[in-house]
Amino acid sequence: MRPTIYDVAHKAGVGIGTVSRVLNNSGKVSAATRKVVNEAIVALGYKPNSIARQLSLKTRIRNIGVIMQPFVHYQSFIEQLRGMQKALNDRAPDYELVLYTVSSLEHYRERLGTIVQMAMVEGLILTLDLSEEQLDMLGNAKLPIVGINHLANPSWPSITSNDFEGGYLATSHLIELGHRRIAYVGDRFVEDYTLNTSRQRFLGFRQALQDAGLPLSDDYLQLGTFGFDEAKAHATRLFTQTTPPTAIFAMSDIQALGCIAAAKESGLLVPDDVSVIGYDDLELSYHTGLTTVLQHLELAGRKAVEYLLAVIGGDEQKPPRLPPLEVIKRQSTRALSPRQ
Amino acid sequence: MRPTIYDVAHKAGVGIGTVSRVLNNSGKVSAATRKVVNEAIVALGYKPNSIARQLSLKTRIRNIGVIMQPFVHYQSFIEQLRGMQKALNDRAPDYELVLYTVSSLEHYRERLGTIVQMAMVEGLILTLDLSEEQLDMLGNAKLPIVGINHLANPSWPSITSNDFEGGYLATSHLIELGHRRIAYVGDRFVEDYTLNTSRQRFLGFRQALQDAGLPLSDDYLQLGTFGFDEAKAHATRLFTQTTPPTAIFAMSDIQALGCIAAAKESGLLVPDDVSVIGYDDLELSYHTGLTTVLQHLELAGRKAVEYLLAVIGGDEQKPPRLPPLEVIKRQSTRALSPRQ
DNA sequence: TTGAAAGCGCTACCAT
DNA sequence: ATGGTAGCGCTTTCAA
Repeated sequence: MRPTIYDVAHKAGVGIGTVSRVLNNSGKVSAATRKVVNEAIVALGYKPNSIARQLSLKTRIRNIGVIMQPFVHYQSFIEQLRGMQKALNDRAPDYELVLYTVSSLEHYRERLGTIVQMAMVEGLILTLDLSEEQLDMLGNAKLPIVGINHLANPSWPSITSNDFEGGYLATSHLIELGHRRIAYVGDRFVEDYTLNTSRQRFLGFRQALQDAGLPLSDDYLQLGTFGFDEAKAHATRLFTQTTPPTAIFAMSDIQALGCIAAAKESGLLVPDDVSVIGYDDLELSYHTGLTTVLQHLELAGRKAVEYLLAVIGGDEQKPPRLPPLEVIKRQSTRALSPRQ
Repeated sequence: MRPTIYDVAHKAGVGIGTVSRVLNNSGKVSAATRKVVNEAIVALGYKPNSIARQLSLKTRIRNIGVIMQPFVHYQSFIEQLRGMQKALNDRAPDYELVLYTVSSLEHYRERLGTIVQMAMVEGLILTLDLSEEQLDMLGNAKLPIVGINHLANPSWPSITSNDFEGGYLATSHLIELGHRRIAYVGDRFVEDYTLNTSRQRFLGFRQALQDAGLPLSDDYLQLGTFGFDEAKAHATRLFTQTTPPTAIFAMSDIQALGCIAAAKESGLLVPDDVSVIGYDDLELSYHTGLTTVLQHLELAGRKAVEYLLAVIGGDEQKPPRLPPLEVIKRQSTRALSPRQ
């Protein structure tokens, strides 16, 4: 059992009021008693219980929670997080941002349960999918939530981005440049707590090809796990085919950079020999001149917070919409040349 | 005043125990009373007070706080944060990571005060400098802390990196490649809560030049505010000099990328016409083939958490040391060629 | 099934 | 200057 203020008071032979006073440097305490109390504190290894203190002081800490995958590989989450922070700083600096990261679906379930039950936060931002059951639980708890980039359940307020449209846009850009042999590099489609974005972007890709009357070759479809290195390997595989693609749509900027690195290693010039378009418009894409689809990641984070604050404040409203997606044309794509 | 459980009980004409039971779905409650209570809850807009609940349940939330600059521009903090998260997930998944960002020195002081007074966290990781006064306060509160990358006060446990040495190493790398006209692009030296890293790296740079008997031209010293664009402008200025440098040491990877972008725009090839070395070894530096100084950012975050957990656990120990800095040679530097 | 009451650890006020 | 005590809002016995 952790020592309480009573233990300290008893050991020091004083009242708890006095202990409280030395702890908070409030009121008058004689040097002698202060010394005795401090010694008792040290001897017992006493640490004040912040919960009790807060209850007594009636100072609620105002937390907003964010549950996300460990952002080991997901630079895009960082951009969202940045937006959340900025919004919180601007709009409600008395709120704190608590970061919960989950490593598995099971972990997610369990975590969400405790967070809600303990009422650890006043609102929650989720970047992962939820089951019906979980949504019910949140509904019961009346905990304001907002999802980011989810299409899953329409009854769940969410800042969404249309990945299908994004995929369509990116692909159309390549088609407009005259490309006919276009490959797709992305995440394997999985049915778990991860994002469903890859499939949607791929579907947009497929639709664009179809609308342009272009074939979709299986050889041009490279699906794997997320990451620079994996994408690089995929692209290398593409480039060694007898009829390599002249353009690649990578489902994320990181993967696009992997493709570009692969091109370089294969002796191919970007965009002269091969065009590459990414998706996200990370800060680093600006730095590297990558053509990509701007999906307003930071803004999504910002709007998520703003919406959540509104709901917490009792203002029931519809979640805000994001501006339309757009292709940011930089130096990694260009018109198909005769030599291609 | 927020409604309490008493208000709900009164309005519903029941006891507070019953209200608690319907809130937690515990014990037996008849459907009828449950309904009445729920209606009262809705009518009053009642939300349970999590603090009181936690006190009653004796469930301490275990928080570790991180105070950092808003990481708008500082990709390097992300890498540290990533390390912290991983370590926490591995070592103490019951702890949560709370992110405090501060926008000014004053904001920092104030924030630190509340965090400590409210005992909102069990330990604190700081990436900013502290005054003597603040250190005293923390000492009084017996709040375990650990700094990252600080040289300021030796009595304060800290995971440090030797920026002077790093600057020396980076510069030596360029000198070894045969470069003689070497420029420095970095942050202006400021006396505030920001990191003192730029000055240290610069001093290492200067020492390396001196040891090699090389002159340090004022024209080759470009100091500004942090950022890609600013660095790009600086580098452009360097390239338009009558005797431009053949190599640049940028104090961060982001700034190095800015220099490379400037070179490209000036029609210069990297590394053929100009070598650029950065500092940090961000993930994106791997992606872009940037030669840089590896300073183990993620590991620093990891070690900070591990150390903090040890101290919280009552294990008084010295803060761990980081492995030595090293130059990661990639594709942005090469030996001085005759045409240069 | 329900109400009353004790207690969680602390702060702050009121006596002394 | 100090001790005693009344809350803070909730959960959880214990009776009824």
